[in-house]
Amino acid sequence: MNEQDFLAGYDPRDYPAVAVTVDVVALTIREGALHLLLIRRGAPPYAGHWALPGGFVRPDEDLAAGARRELAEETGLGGERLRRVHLEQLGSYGAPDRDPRMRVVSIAHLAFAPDLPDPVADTDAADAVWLPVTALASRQLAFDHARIIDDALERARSKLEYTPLATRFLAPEFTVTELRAVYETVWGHPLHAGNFHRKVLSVPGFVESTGASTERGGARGGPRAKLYRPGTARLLHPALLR
Amino acid sequence: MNEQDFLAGYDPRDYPAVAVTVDVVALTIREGALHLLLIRRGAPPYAGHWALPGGFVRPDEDLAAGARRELAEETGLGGERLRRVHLEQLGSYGAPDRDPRMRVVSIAHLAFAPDLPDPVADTDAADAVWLPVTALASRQLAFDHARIIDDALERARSKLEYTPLATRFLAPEFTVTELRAVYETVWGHPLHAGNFHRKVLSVPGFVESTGASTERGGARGGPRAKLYRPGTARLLHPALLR
DNA sequence: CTAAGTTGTTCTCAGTTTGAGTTGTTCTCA
DNA sequence: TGAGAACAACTCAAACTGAGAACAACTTAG
Repeated sequence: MNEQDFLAGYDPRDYPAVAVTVDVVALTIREGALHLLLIRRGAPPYAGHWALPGGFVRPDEDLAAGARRELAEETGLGGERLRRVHLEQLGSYGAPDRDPRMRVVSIAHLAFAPDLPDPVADTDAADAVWLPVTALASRQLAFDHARIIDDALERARSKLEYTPLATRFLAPEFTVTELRAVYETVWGHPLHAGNFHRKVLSVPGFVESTGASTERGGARGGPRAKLYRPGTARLLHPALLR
Repeated sequence: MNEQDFLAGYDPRDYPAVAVTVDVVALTIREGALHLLLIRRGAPPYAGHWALPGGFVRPDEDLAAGARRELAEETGLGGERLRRVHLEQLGSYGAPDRDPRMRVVSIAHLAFAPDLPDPVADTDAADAVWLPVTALASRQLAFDHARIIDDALERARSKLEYTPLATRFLAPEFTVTELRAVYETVWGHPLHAGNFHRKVLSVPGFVESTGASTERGGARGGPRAKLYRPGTARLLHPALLR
């Protein structure tokens, strides 16, 4: 049999039906706390439970494109602001019984976004909110989404160590103190301000100076801070220490 | 449209079929060189090309279980020796056109194994070999497997930095020199023997002494080396530097 | 059996990085 | 105007790293 014949005589439906979805753990920082985007399910199973935004991969859509589309649908984001959101694949979750209806393999993604507007509840979702991760314990999560979120948070914490992705939680220009606040929020403990400052400026390509400073000092005083933008490095050498 | 409503009262066969496969990048060290397991495809598409071992996920099989099954089928491995192989998920590859037959999403896995016997060519595979990674450039690889292998090798290199997984390439008891050889092989450059020794013994939980030594000195002389087994740490703090 | 060469392990030492704290200055708020 | 806060720079000891040397325990060649 040659390649042509093989393709012609091939029936995809002979293979076991598996649904493929993409889910997104979207993280942002609001009011000094780490938040993630959750949807409240309107229909069974798990009606009334909270779940990650996600849905079926469309037939001609790349996995990452599907995840970005889901994120756009729930946040109402588009254009340049959507493009600035960092999106990476987290991992696949495919336990045979993770969805009671059928075999569903979900490709989970992780997104880092600057502070975004409140989400848009679309027709399908009863509700959509940015929820502080500290409030997760009290929520009933659908499917294996609690596990996915755990993995996502650990991935986020570790990515801050060796990549410059912390800048993705901030506006295009930011101060070293704002950057430190991201680390403190995600890692959950304070860092030594002076040492952090020294380290950030010494790691090649982490940040570059804009030459400008903030318009005003901090809310409770202090001098104007210098402004930086993300540098060109994609990995931090040497890495920051948690 | 989101997952919830779509799945409620839904017949899987109505939806465009997506096939889910697992592929395995299995690495081992033979004769001082990093090798990976490849299959020569017997049937179209890509008949005659080399490919990663892999196949469809079975209906009631977890993703990791599927990957381990594929590995077992191609290596003929089983029982305790199979269980000792480190297997982790690498990532999912789902570009719409990556397989000419239909939409296929492949969950790629990465395996670290000690030196294993030659693979078993089963009915599906025309051939199965451990190929030195340095010989990859001259092979025609099927699908997007070249890309998957690139990602796997970079993941392997980076995992050696911050996890004790290098020990998974070795027998249950090993010398520091054997461990250093793993690093040198995977990273592709020599390391300072004295500094490596100091570092390995100082990182908590990396290795623990068995109290025993090798029966003989090295092939070309030298004292007997002390034997170690893997420690209990799952992450190396502080990490090794490449 | 001996000599020459190899290897595992420990040690030394200078240079770098880290953790912790201090200092000086600029700014906001009361 | 004074008190308090925060940015940024500096200091210093401790820890870690890279490079090399030392030395004993072993091998094989002759």
